[in-house]
Amino acid sequence: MPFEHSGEIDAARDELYRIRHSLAHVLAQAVLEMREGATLGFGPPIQDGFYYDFVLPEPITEADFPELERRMRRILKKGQRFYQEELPKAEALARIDEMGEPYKREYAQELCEKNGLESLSFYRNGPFLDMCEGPHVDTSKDIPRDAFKIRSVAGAYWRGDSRNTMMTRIYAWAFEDKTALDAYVEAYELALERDHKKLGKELDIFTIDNEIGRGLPLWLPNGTVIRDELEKLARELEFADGYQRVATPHIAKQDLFYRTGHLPYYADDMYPPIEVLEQTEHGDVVKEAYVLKPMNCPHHHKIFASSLRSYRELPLRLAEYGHVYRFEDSGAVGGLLRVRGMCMNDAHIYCTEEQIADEFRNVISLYDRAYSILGLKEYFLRLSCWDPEDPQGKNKYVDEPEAWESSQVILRNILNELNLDYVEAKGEAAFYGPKIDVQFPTVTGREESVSTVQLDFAIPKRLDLKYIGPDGDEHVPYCIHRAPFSTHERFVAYLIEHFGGAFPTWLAPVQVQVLTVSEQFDAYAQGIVNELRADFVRAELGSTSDTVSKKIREGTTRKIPNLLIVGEREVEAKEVTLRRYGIREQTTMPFAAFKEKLRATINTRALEFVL
RNA sequence: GCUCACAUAGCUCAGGCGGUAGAGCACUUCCUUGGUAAGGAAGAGGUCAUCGGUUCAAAUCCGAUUGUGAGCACCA
Repeated sequence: MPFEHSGEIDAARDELYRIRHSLAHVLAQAVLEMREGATLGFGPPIQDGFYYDFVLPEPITEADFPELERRMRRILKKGQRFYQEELPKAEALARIDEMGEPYKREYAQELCEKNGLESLSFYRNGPFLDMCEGPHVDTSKDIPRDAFKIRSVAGAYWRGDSRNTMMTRIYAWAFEDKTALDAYVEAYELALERDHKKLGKELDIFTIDNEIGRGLPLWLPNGTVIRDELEKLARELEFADGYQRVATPHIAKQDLFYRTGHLPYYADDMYPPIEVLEQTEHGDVVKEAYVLKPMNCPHHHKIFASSLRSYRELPLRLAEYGHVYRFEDSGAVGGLLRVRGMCMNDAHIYCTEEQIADEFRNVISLYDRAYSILGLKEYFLRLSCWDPEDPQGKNKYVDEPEAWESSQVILRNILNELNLDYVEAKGEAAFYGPKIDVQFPTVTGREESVSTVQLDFAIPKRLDLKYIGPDGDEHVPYCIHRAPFSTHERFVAYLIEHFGGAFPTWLAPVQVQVLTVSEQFDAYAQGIVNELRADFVRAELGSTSDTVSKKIREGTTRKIPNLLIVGEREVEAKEVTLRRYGIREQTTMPFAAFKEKLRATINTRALEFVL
């Protein structure tokens, strides 16, 4: 039966699927052995294995994994056959009652009522019985005993709803054989080395200080270089596309956000208001509330509204790397990926309905240019639509069904016309309109929305934005919200993981480090550094008192893209020896030639040094 | 916010079944002037997250708090 559960794979029911699914039953059997009275939730196969949810009388922790695995292996060894049985509705429900499985019962009931099923399928292997659609292996002997590994235990809400019981979810990896498992685990552990939190610390990119506050990263000099370079790139691309830059304050009166519709629904996501007393000209004292802005849109809208606009000014594209603050749940905050204070590559494009398609195409083209400069390929697009059937829909989405449908059609048509691959996701829209999100995987395989393009058909009207059309009448503009470079926080997190901390020269905090063979060449090296810095290259002199090996080790550990080694030979011929990150062969060339190639590498934002 | 785990030097970690701590790296100083991933020596650095409880005695045991991690929920 279709387990409608996040994490489920919709793969062909192949052999590996059966193995994983069957292992879930074996795991459940072992858990029931160890924790009498445990009840069952869902236990589906997932991308790299399977999980099973339980309500346990006594918690299971990591310390129990070895015993759990031992018991699972023992079960596999027994060669239990998997028997399927299809029972008519009434009998099936009676059996589930007998099993004493309240969660299975709830789901069974729902399957019968909502999906109109007349019978339910059960699988039995050994003493373990589960309501389950299958398919499974024939016998537990078909499952390799050394190709699974219990990975972690975590809490998970029954049916993914936080109003329900928190169950215990046990995750495990499972593959067709030990080689595949080992390879996967090794790759996984290798990927963890790229974790932006780990590299962010090692490479001095950012730090988080408890006295500043959770989710409020401090950007160190190295990280600030990366931000500045990204911002510079964004500025150039946006300038070329006709954007104008604006700058707005970090706070605004609370009332503004009531008008846009963000409040009261999003109060939980905002820092509470700052209340101040202000004196009016009559001497009265009036209370005024200000909030930290959770997005830049209202401020930009007010810039749009600051003068009478003609259709001739449209599309009007206002851009700002703007700081916003969101009071994210404590459990969601982590590293740079989810923060409470962030700087967003924001822009709002005000346009007529006829201009929407062109503007979207331009924005997507800008994404394309930006990502190809950075060499990003791992992302996919998601068309995020509203969910008309959401029971909370009235609170979640602007109540204009026709506008929703027509604007979704516009976005879908653009994606199709540009021949872009995308997935469609219900219930992921912004409250004011549909969006196209750019989804990236993190090192651990979790998916995050990095960038977004959104069509807003609601807020301009609420804020009474208007322009005078060719007909001389007032019209409400459409607004496109877009953030190709996301927030600095999330984007840099992603870039750290993408590059494994080894940034291309143009983006690297230190672009060139000059190392001397001995201190007697320090003056020559310093001269090189000075000359490069005069050309705005981020060059520095390596430590002067260590051995050459040590200096190279240090430069390499810091993942500096270009190390220049100078000794007697180089000084005499006015040369430098270039050692690029990750490449053992070196190139000796005249310093003037190096400088020229370096400039070209930086100016073209090349991913590799242009030799 | 929820479940579970964790919190020892700037970093990475060891140790501690109750008697106030240790390594490597980094740092400082000295020696070494070395051609491709750690030259050598010395020194400094911690009331073992915070608060409370038990105890003759707590860094170790218990509780709370705070923070961190994984997952879930959330994610304009």
